[in-house]
Amino acid sequence: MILPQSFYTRKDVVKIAKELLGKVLVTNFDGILTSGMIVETEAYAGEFDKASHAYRNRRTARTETMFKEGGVAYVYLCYGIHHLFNVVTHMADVPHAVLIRAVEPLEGVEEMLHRRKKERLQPVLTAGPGAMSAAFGIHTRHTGTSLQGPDIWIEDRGLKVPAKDIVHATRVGVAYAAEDALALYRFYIKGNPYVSKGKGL
DNA sequence: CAAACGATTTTCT
DNA sequence: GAAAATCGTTTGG
Repeated sequence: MILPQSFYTRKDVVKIAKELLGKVLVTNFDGILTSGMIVETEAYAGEFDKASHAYRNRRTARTETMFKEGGVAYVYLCYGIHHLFNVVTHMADVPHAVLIRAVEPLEGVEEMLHRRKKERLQPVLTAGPGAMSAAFGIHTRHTGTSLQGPDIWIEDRGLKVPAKDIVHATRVGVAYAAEDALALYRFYIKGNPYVSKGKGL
C-alpha cells in the first residue's frame, strides 16, 4: 500500500526516519517506473537543528517547501551538481524532513543504469543521496511534489526491519552543525551493501 | 551586483 | 587520500 499522508504528518521526525527503512520508494516519470527499498535515512529537525537549512525557522525561497504539511518532496541542489531528495514531515509551518540517503534497487534497474551511465549493477548505483536521486530521475523541479503519486510515492510492501538490524549513527557531511552534528539522526540497515560509504563523526 | 558556500561524487595521484 | 567539478541560494557591499 502507498503510505498515506497521515504517515508523514506525525510529529516525531526521528521516528518517521527510522520507520522509512524497509519501505519502497517509487518514481514514475514519463511512463518509466523505478523503485527501490530504502536502506538509509537521516532526520532533519528544522527549528532546533543547526544542520537543517530551516534552522531557527529560517524561511527562504528554497526552504519554503519544508514548511508545507508533511507528505511532499523537498529536493534541492547540493554542490551545484547533486539533487538531494527529502520527505517533508510534521504539520504545516514546522520544517521537519527526512533525507533519503540510499536504496536497494528493485524495479527499473536498466533505466537506473542508463541514467547513471553505468554498465553493471553495483551498490554505487544508488548508495548515497546524490547517486540515488540521479538513478531515480529525481530533479529539483520535483520539490513540492506530492508523495501520494502519480509521479513519486513510497509503499509499504509488508517488510519489517528487525530492530536489531537498525543502526543509529551520526549524520554525514554536517560537521559544521556543531553539537547537532553529534545527534544520532542517521539510520541504516545493518549489513546492507547499498548503504552509502559516507562517514559521520 | 559580486562573492562565498555547500545534507556529494568522481577522478586522479 | 586529496582535489576537482559546478551552480543555485544566500549574504554582503
